Amino acid sequence: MWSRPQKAPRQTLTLERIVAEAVALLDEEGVGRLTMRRLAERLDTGSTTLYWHVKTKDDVLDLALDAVFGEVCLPGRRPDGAWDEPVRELIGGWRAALLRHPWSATILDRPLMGPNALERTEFLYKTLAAAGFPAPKTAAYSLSNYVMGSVIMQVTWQDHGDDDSGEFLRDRADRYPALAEHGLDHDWDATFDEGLAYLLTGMEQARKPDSGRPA
Amino acid sequence: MWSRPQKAPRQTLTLERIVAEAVALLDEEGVGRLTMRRLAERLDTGSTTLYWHVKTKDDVLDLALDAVFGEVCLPGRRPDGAWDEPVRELIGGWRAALLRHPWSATILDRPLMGPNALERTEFLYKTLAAAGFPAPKTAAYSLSNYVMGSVIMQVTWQDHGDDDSGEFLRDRADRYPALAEHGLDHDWDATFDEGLAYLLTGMEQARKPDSGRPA
DNA sequence: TCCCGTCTCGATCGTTGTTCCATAACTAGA
DNA sequence: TCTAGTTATGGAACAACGATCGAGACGGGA
Repeated sequence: MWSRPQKAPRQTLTLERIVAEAVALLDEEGVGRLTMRRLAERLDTGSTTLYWHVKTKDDVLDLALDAVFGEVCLPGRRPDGAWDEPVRELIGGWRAALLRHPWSATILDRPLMGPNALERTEFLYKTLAAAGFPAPKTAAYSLSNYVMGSVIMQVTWQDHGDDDSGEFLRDRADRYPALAEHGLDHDWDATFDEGLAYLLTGMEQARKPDSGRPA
Repeated sequence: MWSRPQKAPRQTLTLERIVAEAVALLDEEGVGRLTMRRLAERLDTGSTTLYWHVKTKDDVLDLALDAVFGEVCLPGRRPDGAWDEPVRELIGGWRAALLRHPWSATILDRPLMGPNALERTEFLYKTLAAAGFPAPKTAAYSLSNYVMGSVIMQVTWQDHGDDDSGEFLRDRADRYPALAEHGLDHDWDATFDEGLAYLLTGMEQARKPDSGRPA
């Protein structure tokens, strides 16, 4: 009666606000702390209200992940037909976006069917097909696999690895000599670039139909 | 008094039995259904008993994952010093083991510090170093990245993808023509082999110090 | 026989995703 | 201005989860 809810109810919570706040929450506290209640609290609303805009919590994660893909800007088309430069650009931006939101690497085990992810994949297919690859899908998969794997690896080690696993390996240098010798510290960017160079070199060799046998 | 617990209490639940049952449970019902209570039930014990042998649930997952790596058999050393054959063998076995237990691909975002995983990584380092790679760590990372990425990708699409995402893409053929053209069905093994061939080709080229500049 | 380290488990706590249902706010038509 | 109906909100509650606590049961050595 007299003690009515004084909070203005109609600020029309939108999907965009939910996703943006979810990304912010994930950035700040990690994937383990993303809770419907916490997310609702940050949006200054009830937790059950979210379920009007979203079916499950997985929907929130799907949307947040696709928002990350949306940060990757598509390279412009080259007039000279060079394929490796735009591919490098896309792949690099892809990696950078995922690393900017480390939580995203840990939820990559779900179908990437959001509009942003599809648009980037479409661009990759198109570019590779135009470059004359006999099987652009295969080439695209190799590249995606490599990006996803390297990002997951890097995030994993950056998150949980550094503190004690170094001496853990040093203590077992007799059992794992090669591992202990090369250590754990790592120039992630350089390693990524070099591996990508391996891949692109091999791909280029398989591309040209005039270079003898294609693989 | 007279209605005493008739269950024989001392069967000495071991860590090995817990891990084996966890792997079986994960194989049969997936990672989402792995619960301390369910696991205990299958072991015919109380859920809290598990916490005597294991500190947290994450420990169970770590142990189960390392058990999967234990299924990968290490290739024997070649006398002829060929590096790509044993590497192919290890990488292929690695992939096969992960695919045999699809849940393992979804929990790869944790440090692989179990003895089985370390032993395989050690072998990879050693083989690549012996083959004359200037940076065996970089080469090993490229390979691991590729395996992990491709397994995650395959498991993802095999698990959730197939049913309705095909027509989903076909309905949006105007927006994603290249994607729709190449479809979703996929020869995973062939794609994996080809991408691995790309990588190995590029690596071989970077290996030989006598082939001009090394990258 | 007693005792102590090893091992088991019922009761319970706090938190999670999600559903139900009552209800308030907005919109449009009369 | 009244009213019907859609849109949106949130309190209460549920089942299930990971984990802790403490009380015990066992078994071997003294």
